[in-house]
Amino acid sequence: MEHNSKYDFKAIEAKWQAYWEENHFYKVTEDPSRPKYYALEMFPYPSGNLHMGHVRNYAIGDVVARFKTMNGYNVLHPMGWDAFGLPAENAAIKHGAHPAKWTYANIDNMKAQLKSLGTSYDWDREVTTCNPDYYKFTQWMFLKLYEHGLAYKKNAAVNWCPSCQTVLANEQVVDGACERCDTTVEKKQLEQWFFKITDYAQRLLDDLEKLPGWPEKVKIMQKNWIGRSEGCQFSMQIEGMDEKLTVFTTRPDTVFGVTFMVMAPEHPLVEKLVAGKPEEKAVKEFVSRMQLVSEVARTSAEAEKEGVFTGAYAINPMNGERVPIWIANYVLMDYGTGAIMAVPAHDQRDFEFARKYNIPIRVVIQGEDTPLDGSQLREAYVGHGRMVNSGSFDGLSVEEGKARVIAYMQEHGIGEGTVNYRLRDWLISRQRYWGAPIPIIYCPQCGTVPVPEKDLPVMLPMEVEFRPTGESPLNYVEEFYKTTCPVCGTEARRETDTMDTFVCSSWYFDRYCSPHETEIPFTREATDYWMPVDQYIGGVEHAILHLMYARFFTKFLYDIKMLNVEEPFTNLLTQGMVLKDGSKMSKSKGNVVSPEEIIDTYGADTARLFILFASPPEKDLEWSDQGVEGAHRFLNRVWRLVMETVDLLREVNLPAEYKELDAAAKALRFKTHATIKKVTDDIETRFNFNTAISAIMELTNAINDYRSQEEQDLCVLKEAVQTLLVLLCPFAPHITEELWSRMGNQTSIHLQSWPAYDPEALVQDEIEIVLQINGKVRDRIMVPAGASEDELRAMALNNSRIRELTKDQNIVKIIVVPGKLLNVVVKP
RNA sequence: GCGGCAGUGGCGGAAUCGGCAGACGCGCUAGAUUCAGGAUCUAGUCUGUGUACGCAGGUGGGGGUUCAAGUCCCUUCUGCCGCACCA
Repeated sequence: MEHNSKYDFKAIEAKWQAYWEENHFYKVTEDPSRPKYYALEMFPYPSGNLHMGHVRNYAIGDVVARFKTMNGYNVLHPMGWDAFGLPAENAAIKHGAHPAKWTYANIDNMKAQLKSLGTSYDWDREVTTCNPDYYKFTQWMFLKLYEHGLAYKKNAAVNWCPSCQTVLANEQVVDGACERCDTTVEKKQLEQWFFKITDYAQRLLDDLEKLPGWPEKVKIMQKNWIGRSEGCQFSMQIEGMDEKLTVFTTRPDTVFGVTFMVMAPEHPLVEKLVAGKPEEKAVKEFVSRMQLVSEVARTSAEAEKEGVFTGAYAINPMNGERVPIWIANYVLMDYGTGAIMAVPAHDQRDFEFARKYNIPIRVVIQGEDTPLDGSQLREAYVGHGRMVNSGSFDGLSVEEGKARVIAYMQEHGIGEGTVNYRLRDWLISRQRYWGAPIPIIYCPQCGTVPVPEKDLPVMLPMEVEFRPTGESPLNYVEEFYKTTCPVCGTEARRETDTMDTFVCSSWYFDRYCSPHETEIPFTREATDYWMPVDQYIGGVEHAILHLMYARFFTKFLYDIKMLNVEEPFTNLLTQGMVLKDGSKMSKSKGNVVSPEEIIDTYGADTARLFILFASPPEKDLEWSDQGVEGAHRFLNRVWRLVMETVDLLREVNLPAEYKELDAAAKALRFKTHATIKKVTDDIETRFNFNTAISAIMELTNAINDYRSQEEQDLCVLKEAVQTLLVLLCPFAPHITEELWSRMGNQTSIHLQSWPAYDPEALVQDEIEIVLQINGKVRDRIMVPAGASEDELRAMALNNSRIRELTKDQNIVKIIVVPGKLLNVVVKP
């Protein structure tokens, strides 16, 4: 018995972490002779401390990385920091510490925590987005987008968070509130920078097809967010004016059913339309009232539809009819053209509005059954049918009608078929300090001038005052904004807005490939070798924002020949949340369990093992203190098992072949190799770490059972114990390393090859066959493994229980499932 | 409203291709060890019934297909997530 037989996880974990670090164990370089594998977990925002969600994310990633390494892959497994962002600045306002100081202190702390988890990162490739050597290239990305017409500035109604004092992207507005602080978002008219992600809408949609390794759920969310709809856009002459009203519709087949038009209150034509009319006052009142109502309240589906008549009329180009133009709350300015043709008979919203304001309802699509009557309708008819009251188009089906009306409009110059997307351009300006400055200079002579590449980075100044003014603090730093025009040398002013932090995280996975480049963001050589990411792991909350932006950047970089991949992430695993008492861990709920405490009390191996064992990775996980203790108990059992056998097995050499084993030894070998097969399959094809671990537990139990045998085959026992450690080492890297070395092994267990199962060991002499009558289990028999169907049949019919239970019955047929069961079908 | 996911013991979960429901772990019960507690070990643990071999029922509810259904089909209920007046 070893002298020190207690499982001292603290000493063991510290020892091996130091060993791995000193020996640069996880450093990786490009090696064309081996297949590469890029395992990536979403990098964290350095908020100060790791939480359980991080632990789960990084434990999953670490198992994948270690498993792939043992399987012979050259594995890139990097880590970094999404380090720009509002919390640092808010902390600065609150506590007076500079955002940089706050951020870097947090990084130090969290890095130590990540190391204490036993993660296998190549820290030489660490990336920190707030470092000038990184954001230099975030700015470079901006310049490239600008150069290709994909970064532009426009005055737009934008989402403004009054609490964060900055604008937000559409994707950052949740239920009309700021996703960060929950404050109701306001609309503000501002000059802002945008990235033209809409140019990529169709490709972002189409290429989802090329991602079989992504969860269906995420793809559907992206698809909905892109929101493609086909239809047509056409113009209507406004009566008595030299103006046209353009509308978008997906139902051109119902154009003969138009009985009114509706414009959004913000529509630029509204003022002109009503000028001098008796309705002017009422319209203006309505418009200003709508401005006061929050966007959510106004556009929620439950909101009562309301509007006013403008006094103006448009001419329906299809039939020359005069149609009144209304303004209503239910039409949105930022979708389509901000105006619609209203067909109350065949659109529920138009229907409700028409009922309320007594506008006629005209049926132009007739369903199969009873004829529809506009005045009798209870709701809009949106089903299939044939066109009626539509002149020469009568009789066409909805589908034919759409095509024919569009064709007609195109022939007569009225309009054309178009595709509309819900996706808007990505607003990237932020009126805050702690972000990458937008590399643009405004010159009174030359106008908007991009900063020349050689002048990058545009450095964030360190001396800044933080006050919540609603303007970028950079506005008050003269030495920052005062500059000269790079074209003509005139005194000029820098852009003082910074970039959305999602810009930084849209390309960091490329940077990991060659993180030390100073003149270019990354080399083609490195990205050609490493990209795409083979397995990306992170929370589902990034399903739209980050994952869509990263796809957009990758496609752009592909187009400008910086990358040779069009999609950044081949496989995506969206992990579930970590819950406690049924809800997400949060400070406000007071149900937070600190990873540091768990690691301190039980060790990192226990923490990792529990979190991977409690639930499959994509599902939510309920935290259980007792479950943690269970995981710890298991590791103690493994510890004792190895320590109690280590002396016995030290001098045992494993044979090349196993012959003449007794039944118990054969059974243990079977279990050993069946476990290899099961664990390999669970990790490789399903990421079901929970069942992989339970299989390892079963093997542990089987080894302990075997040890109670009087006669033990030490070779078989040693093989089983070694296999147990090797299979367990990706999950619990420290204890397995320690026990492996105590068994007398000179090299790290993490340098072992992943074991292959021996098919010979899985061959059984006898197997159990279940005997059923009418699908109910009646008996089990042991039969020779090679028994034929006829032999099985004979044995079954000869079985005493089967004979007994079928003696007064007619046997209708017998179903044999080889290797599993036999079912005797009987009738009385 | 639309879209997606899920519903299995006291709990977390397993059952991968239609073939033994409840693996593994937690909890609980009894016993061993112990002054005691803790730790550890052994046995048991879906429900009903029976001394027992067993028998019957059982995967949210109802119906169906099949020799055989947690798994497939129809229908319905509940919970969670996403989107939501997108013309």
